[in-house]
Amino acid sequence: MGAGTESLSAWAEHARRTLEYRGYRASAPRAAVVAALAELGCSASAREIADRLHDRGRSAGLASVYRTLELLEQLQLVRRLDVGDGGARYEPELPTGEHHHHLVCDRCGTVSIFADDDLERAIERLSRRVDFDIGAHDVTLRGECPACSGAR
Amino acid sequence: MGAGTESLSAWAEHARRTLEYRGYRASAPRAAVVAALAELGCSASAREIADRLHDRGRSAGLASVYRTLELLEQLQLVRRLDVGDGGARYEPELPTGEHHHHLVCDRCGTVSIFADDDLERAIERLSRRVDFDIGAHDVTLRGECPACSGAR
DNA sequence: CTGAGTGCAAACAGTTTGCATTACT
DNA sequence: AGTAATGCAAACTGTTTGCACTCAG
Repeated sequence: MGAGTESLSAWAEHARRTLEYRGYRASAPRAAVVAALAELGCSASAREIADRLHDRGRSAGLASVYRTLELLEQLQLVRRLDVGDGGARYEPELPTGEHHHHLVCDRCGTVSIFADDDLERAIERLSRRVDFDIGAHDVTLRGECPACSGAR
Repeated sequence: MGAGTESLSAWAEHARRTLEYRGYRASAPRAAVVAALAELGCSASAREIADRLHDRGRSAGLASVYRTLELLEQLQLVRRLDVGDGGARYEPELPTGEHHHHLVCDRCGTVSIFADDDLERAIERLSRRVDFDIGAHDVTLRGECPACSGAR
């Protein structure tokens, strides 16, 4: 149940506005990274973003991609996640707070997503109980995707 | 709530036996890495393990540490986890299946642990519902640890 | 016009790999 | 003796940083 295309373009708009409001300049590379994130949707790596930009002729240096991602993360506009392949992935953080978690196939590395209210409630209850000021959570389930477990 | 020292030395014994049973040679570096993991307990990085070995005079090359960790992971004797600092951490995987999850302080990077049956149940229910053959799961909660939120 | 932001290339950190050597079994 | 496993150093990957240049405000 991924966020639809509409929420992603709304996110892009929200991101642009936030950057402007916070006084950051509207540079071409920055805009391009935001656009690429919205297009790629869930979970893109820095390289994937840079490649996508290159394909579109809106090329930006890898360093600027990283710098933009870092900035967006500070502004809570993207969420960084680590699926265990050595390399971070980034995804738009919707202003609604709506989010999902990840299923990673240990065999082929595919990342898919899921959302579960029951789980969210358990985490929320837990967050209140724990002596720690929880701001976010990640849940990763690992195993074999249907394709891989079928293929053996 | 961590696994006690007894379960860790039981784990070390279990690991040694499993390696032998599977036909792997009982080399000094391997034994040293297993011992270091049991001593360090929850969540050690490759470098921490190598340093600890060096301190104890049971020095092993970094490459061997990595090779041993990879082997132990394949044999499901350790679990690799990624807390988002660029660098994997490893922890003994107890044969009882008993496990915990992690709280990461976004400010100081400290990793602490927690366990919660309610959460485990939610994940188990979810695992059955999803079209994916789940073998493991990780939950990471992020926020500010008591020390850091006190210090502001 | 001025400095925030860029691009490139060099620097880095963590991890992996090739190969000659060592040491379990 | 035979070969699994080691140690070292070089190779690689993903990410960060220094610096001169550019362009948005």
